[in-house]
Amino acid sequence: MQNIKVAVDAVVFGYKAKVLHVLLIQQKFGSNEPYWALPGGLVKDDEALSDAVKRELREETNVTVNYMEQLYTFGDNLNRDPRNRVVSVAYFALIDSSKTDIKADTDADNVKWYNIEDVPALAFDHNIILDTAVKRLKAKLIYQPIGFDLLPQEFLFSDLENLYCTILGREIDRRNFRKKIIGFDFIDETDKIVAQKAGRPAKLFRFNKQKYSKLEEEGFHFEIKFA
Amino acid sequence: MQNIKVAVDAVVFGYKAKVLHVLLIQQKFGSNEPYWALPGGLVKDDEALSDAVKRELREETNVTVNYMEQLYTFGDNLNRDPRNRVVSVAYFALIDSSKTDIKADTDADNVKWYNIEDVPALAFDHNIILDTAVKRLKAKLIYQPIGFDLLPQEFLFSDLENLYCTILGREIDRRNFRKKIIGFDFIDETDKIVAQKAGRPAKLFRFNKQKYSKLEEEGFHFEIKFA
DNA sequence: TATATTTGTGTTGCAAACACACAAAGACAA
DNA sequence: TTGTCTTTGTGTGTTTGCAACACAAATATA
Repeated sequence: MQNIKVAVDAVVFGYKAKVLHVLLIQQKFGSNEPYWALPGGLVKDDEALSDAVKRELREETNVTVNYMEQLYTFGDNLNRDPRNRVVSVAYFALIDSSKTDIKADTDADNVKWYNIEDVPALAFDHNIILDTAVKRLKAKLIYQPIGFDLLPQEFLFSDLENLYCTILGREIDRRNFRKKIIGFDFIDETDKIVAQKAGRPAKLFRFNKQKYSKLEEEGFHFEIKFA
Repeated sequence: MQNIKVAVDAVVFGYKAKVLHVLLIQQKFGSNEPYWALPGGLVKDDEALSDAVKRELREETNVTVNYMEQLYTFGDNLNRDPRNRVVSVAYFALIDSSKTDIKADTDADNVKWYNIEDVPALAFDHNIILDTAVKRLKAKLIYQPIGFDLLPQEFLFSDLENLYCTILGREIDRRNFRKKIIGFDFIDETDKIVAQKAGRPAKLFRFNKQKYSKLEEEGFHFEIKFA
């Protein structure tokens, strides 16, 4: 008779003001110390894995994600949860954090966006899960158009560019970047113009998912690579 | 009290004579019909997931793999196993099938290499798992040097080329392919020469993992792309 | 000795990436 | 009003890397 529990955990990324954030919740570990942890929990007997993640996210943080995929299943470390043998199926999600406005620190449910650079020691093996997710994010960003799922529907080119720079952690030539993205032909130019703090006002753009899907069917492969 | 079982399954690929094979075993499903299935089984309480796969492979097929990684966890379909709620963590493995000589059809344990084109209806959702693995193989082949794990340590360039052609299902210019691979500088040329059925005898080559690891550390990214 | 077959090595043209420069459009201060 | 600062938007040459080629070398076989 097998006695292993199945859990799900979610790594939810948000991007705002040139900073990559991750969504964490606080839980009581044992008795005294309140560890921060990834949202997640045990799967119900009659519940699909992906439904379990969505439920936990709804219950614990009340966010709805733009993009979600399975990340990895953590079950090699037998003591990742000291109370029980727990195998955790981790998910990877992206959110437009301009839409969902979680008040940092003050939320009643103890939910918080952490700057990815300032994440503390987390419960269980959640730091490892988070690292895996960050690697996946960096990798996917260059061969799939998931960056748009971190931005508002309508965004400035400079935002997109900064997103790539901060997440990948390197400089990008603004002009070549713009040319390349425009050249893909799945970006729609709106006629809305936004004034900047300083400098020339900028047009708003949006990602056209229909156009992208069509190109993908025709064998097109997205890719951003810059030295 | 949760009542979900955790299993592992393995998709093991082999390559021989310009054909991609997958390793299947036969099991008794219910009472009468003997379905073919992927090797796998329930995880033990005190056993890491990756150890469970290796154990099952040893017990059921007696092969040792060259490469293994976690593929995906199948747990959205609640009835993938009609007897129980079972979540299966699938693994993806490659083998040099010239080394391990499993006699097709005649093996006592009912193990068989199936041509990937002739796979029958499998038990549970194993056809879906297999499809996922094939997609992963095709994708990985172009951005990681895993093709070598399907070949003998010493191989002919034509073998490598044919492997890429059959798995990716398209033509490759022999000369450009060779130049590109040689240019990577992680292939060692042996001084062994093998006579062909017809034509000029060919040199044996080998993949130098040390050289590759070093290049990778220096930021090199493997990639094979041909129109 | 000629032919078929497979291995091994160049060459050349083109398209995409890279490294740049500069004009356009506003805010702000003198 | 004018000049400066800042950010957006567009263009241009150079270099690199890929794709499409041709041909010589080394064997088996007829």
